[in-house]
Amino acid sequence: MTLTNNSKRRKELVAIAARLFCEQGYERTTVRMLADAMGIKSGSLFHHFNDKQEILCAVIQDGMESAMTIADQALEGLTQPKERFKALARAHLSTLLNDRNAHVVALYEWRSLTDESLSVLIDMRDRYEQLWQQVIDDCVETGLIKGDQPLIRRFALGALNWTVQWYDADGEKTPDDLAQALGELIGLG
Amino acid sequence: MTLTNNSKRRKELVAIAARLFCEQGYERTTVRMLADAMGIKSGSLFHHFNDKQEILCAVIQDGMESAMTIADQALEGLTQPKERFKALARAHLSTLLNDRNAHVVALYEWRSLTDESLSVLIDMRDRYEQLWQQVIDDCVETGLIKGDQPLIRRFALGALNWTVQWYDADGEKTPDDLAQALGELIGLG
DNA sequence: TTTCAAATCTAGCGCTTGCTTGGTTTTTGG
DNA sequence: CCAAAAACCAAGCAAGCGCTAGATTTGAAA
Repeated sequence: MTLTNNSKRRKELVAIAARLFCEQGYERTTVRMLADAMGIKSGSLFHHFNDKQEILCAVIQDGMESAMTIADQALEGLTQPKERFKALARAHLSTLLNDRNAHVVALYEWRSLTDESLSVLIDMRDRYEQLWQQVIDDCVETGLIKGDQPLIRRFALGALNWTVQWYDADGEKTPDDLAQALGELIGLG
Repeated sequence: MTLTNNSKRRKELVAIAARLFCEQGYERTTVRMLADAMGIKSGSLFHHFNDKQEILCAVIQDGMESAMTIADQALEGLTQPKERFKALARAHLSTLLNDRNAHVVALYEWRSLTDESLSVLIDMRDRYEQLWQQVIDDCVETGLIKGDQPLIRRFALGALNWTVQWYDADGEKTPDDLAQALGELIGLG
């Protein structure tokens, strides 16, 4: 196998792993559980991944890539700070709640990553946060919001990320409703 | 041993366990690591706790009790909704960042609890959230904030809980600064 | 049809895990 | 000072863990 294999089969396996890691946590999910859910024997898993930790890394990486792509698309063509903020919040909630498995894993399980995997993922996360920071900086500079800019970013992302703890997809509120509500709460009616 | 032993020794052990669980996660922390850090042999651990999971439960329980106590104290004597909100936010950040170990564990590791432990802790959490809900309801009813009330509570607690991910105790901002900043962000200057 | 790599299986190794048991030391209350 | 209780230790068991090695099957290209 190649080190960073991106075959279709591998993507499928990663999605299955994401579900199990999300449901039971990384450490409690054994390679045998993963293999069972994938319909193969545990030994065969190591044809696709060098070790268990690599599966975890792949899950988180897929989630982050998807978040980045959707955020970029959402901002395309928008110039007004207020609209950009609201679009970014909608995009964030959209990935967060659609690719929920991967994102829950990313939020909960990064401590099980090797330093090497971690540094790759931290780079991705930093790039994503920079996107947010620019949008928030614009809101502050045009006087739409007041306050310490990095702090606002952290509060906003905290409020949004926390939704995975309580959001019910079968409920009445859509992710877009939530994004709108957050905008209103911080004065971006 | 009694089932819910609350001896001083046990409290010490729970605090040590909180540190290890916070640093490495519950599943990655072995009973041997715990025993080493406590200065005893791994077998002796089971004189104080029936099983490993009970240690986790005790860690979270201690954290929640402390949060509840501090919140009650903070609200005592305050009647103005705005002041009550800000006091509650200060209290929340104060426990969150002082008893950080226990609270990080509570946020990250509840999936490793048995159903029995979980139901006890969920009751405590619900009571705590009710405290927040009342304060927020007052703010909305007196026109200080606008929006869906449970949603505001969730956004606020999300923003606050997320601080454990990035807050640096050696930095320039105090927990009180953060509480103040959150208040300003949602229009409670 | 032959070839060859990718994908899978079979079988199990070496190690760690949570936890138990039975005995010893330390602490404490009368 | 002494007995009972609490705390601890030494030794190890049974189960499960991540992972490996070598053989076998599958599937597409030549």
